[in-house]
Amino acid sequence: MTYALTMIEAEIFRALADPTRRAVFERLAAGEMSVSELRTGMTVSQPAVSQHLAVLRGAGLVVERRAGRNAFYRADPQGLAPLLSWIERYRTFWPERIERLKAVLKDMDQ
Amino acid sequence: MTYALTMIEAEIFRALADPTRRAVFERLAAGEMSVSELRTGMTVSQPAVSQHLAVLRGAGLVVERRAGRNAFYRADPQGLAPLLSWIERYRTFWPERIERLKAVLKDMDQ
DNA sequence: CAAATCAATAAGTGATGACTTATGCTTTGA
DNA sequence: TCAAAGCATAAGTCATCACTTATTGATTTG
Repeated sequence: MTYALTMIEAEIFRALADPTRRAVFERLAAGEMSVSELRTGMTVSQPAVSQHLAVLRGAGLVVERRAGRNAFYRADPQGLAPLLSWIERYRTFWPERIERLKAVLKDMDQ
Repeated sequence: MTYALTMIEAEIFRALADPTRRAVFERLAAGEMSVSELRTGMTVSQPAVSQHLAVLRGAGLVVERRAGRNAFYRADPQGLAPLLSWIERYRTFWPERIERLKAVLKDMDQ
């Protein structure tokens, strides 16, 4: 269970480690796009794009929608949740003044 | 300037992509440790540890303190700030959690 | 039906990265 | 002062990864 979470984390970190893949994710965050649309404006080949999409999909960062011979992809920002959780683990080590601010903000939200 | 930030982002993502390096960071988040202390409980060689530390240091994720022949390292959680900023770009898809963190980040930037 | 389009997969290649052992440099302590 | 400890760097090796071209499968269109 903890292991499974760690594995997802690992896939996310690995997926986002590549600059080209981050660029793909960022473009797909702006809106759904077909693979060929995504390819325009990129210097890499179509198979390279497909390969990047497969990695992002495996990490849960993008979702696919098929329509005829087209494949539309969009970013799934909720896929970033495990990454956020990972970062939040270290909030406890952040300076105390930030912790205090956090509490204040949390209070304000309610 | 935006470019510089992007480069730091890239280094952080790359640094955290490796599971061993994440483990090192996590251990150093628990408290300062010398390189040899860090090495105990790890399967890799001492040079490997030093190399990982150099990468983490380059990404701004750990800081070094030298004392005699010892080198003590500790995690710098503020080094994660650019990573949070990156995630924060997708906040429109994350109604509430990120909004709080955004304020925290703003404070950390000072 | 045939040709073209869209996308994934196959297979191979070069670059990058994580490791190793060997070595050097600095500091400590007997 | 000399040996050992602590750590970094050098250099080389092997695995992984991002890319390429070639091909295939599936769908649309002429």
